[in-house]
Amino acid sequence: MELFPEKFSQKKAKSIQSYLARNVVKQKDFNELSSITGVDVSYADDVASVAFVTLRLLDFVELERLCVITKAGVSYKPGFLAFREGPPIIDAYGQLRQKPELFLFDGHGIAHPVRAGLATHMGIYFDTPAIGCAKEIFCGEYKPPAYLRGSYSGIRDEGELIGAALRTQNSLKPVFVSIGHRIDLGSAIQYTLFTCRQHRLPDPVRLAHQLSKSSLAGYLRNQESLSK
DNA sequence: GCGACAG
DNA sequence: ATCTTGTCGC
Repeated sequence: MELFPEKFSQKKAKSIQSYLARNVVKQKDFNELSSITGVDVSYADDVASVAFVTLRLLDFVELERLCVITKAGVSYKPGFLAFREGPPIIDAYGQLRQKPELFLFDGHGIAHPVRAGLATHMGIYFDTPAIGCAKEIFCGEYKPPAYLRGSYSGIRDEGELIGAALRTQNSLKPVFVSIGHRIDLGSAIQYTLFTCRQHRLPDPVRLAHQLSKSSLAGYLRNQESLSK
């Protein structure tokens, strides 16, 4: 099955997502890992800046950081984020020296209307364990978790448990964690909380975000200086 | 038709 | 996501 068609159409996208939802693995199928990789993408119109930051477990030593400037060929549509971010991420993935053991994506996994968000899409594409960690809820309802770091409450949609609102720092707005692929919700919550050392967002994702933004800014500065 | 809508 | 300064609260 072609997970990223050349030409985007809502019809094809929906059929791909139903396939993903039918094939996502909701159980952890690995033991100890030596690293975790955060992914983030920044944009300036059709220019996409994709960053990966891999941290060693359990000591957080940075093993690799990579940022690739490429082109985004698909515009964003709610519910179809992966069709915009996926192709640039795949381009950049090819330049990684070390292939990720566990991905942490800035977006939802199965906490998605048809249970096939970015983390699930990419996790299945790369056949690699993945966690979805979003800053905003996209669908479903949840009770605000207690204000203590580590508290969480389930996100339910149509009677189904699809993720958790996790308080990663005392009193701060929770993040929304869900299974991406090949992991269970409890483990996804544990990895997310473990990597949120001093901030609301997990270090791998936060660092990837900084890297993608700064690299894009540098790229744009260089572009305008060339046209002068 | 209306409003909502990950990043 | 992105356009954007100072400011309030933990």
